Amino acid sequence: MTHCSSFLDKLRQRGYRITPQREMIVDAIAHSDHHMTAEEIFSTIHMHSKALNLATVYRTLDLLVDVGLVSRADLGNGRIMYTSDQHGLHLHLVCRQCGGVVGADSSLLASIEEQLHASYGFTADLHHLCISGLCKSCQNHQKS
Amino acid sequence: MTHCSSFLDKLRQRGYRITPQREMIVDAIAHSDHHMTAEEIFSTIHMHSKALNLATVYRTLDLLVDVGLVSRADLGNGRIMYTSDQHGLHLHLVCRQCGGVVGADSSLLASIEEQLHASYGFTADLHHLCISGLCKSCQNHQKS
DNA sequence: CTCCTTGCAAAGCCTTTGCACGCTG
DNA sequence: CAGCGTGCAAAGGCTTTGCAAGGAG
Repeated sequence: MTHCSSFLDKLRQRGYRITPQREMIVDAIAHSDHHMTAEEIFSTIHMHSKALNLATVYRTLDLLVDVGLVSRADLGNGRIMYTSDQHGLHLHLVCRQCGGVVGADSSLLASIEEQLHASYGFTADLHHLCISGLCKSCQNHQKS
Repeated sequence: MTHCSSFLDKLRQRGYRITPQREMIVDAIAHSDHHMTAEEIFSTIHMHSKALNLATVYRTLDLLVDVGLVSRADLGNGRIMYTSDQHGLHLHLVCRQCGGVVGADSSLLASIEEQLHASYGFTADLHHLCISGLCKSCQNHQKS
């Protein structure tokens, strides 16, 4: 059920070489259902294999983004996260206080996408839209 | 017509001191109708006054954001931009290719804001939502 | 066998911070 | 006159890059 193999195939098709490092990185991303930072991907893999360098993670991630297999989402605060692009639209609610990230129903986005295209000719990349704000629990804490 | 004076009043009210540097920075932001990076604010001011340091711009910007006069928008790519918060909701379309920023009608956002609050108890901070994608002209160029 | 990839370490970039001096209120 | 705010320079965090060695095709 993993998209790993299709990921690797796509890389091969484009003429990229399949190395153990790339396999591990693709594996880590494809099997994760949530966003991960480069650092997280690195340490996840590093737990069971030392044959990997952070710089390689960054390079591979750039490559995967270029090829269109992975999308990069900047949550602000310099936190850059990556996810497999196979999940369709995602809406992420990022709490400006606790930093937490909540996934939200992305159906809201469909209409926006259309309207932006119609009105501005702008093709929005809504695979991983991030909206900042205050999450439920942080609001409650503030009421004190 | 400038909000400069009201900005400065608000700072005074909160017990902050009004220095020439703060005046210049407030002035620069209040008179600009678009987003600016700290660097841009700095160099704009630096053209006619050398009495300003980048670190001070950052500190003042932080202060203005805290007080709620200015909002910070992270466009991704590490580009952090600031604007006077007196303009209501803003929607910014950031082109991932040319880096251009187009302002868009923010009426689209109202419904989203409500729905997020209703469904997730999440109070979205939509003063400066940034959506990344491909702008009209970059799409045309790609068709080649 | 070629040359794409990797690891390592250093460099870069933007932002933040420590400290002593200066200026606001 | 007290203490906040500034400039300067150094530190910080994350990401990128140069280079030689190594592995994929």
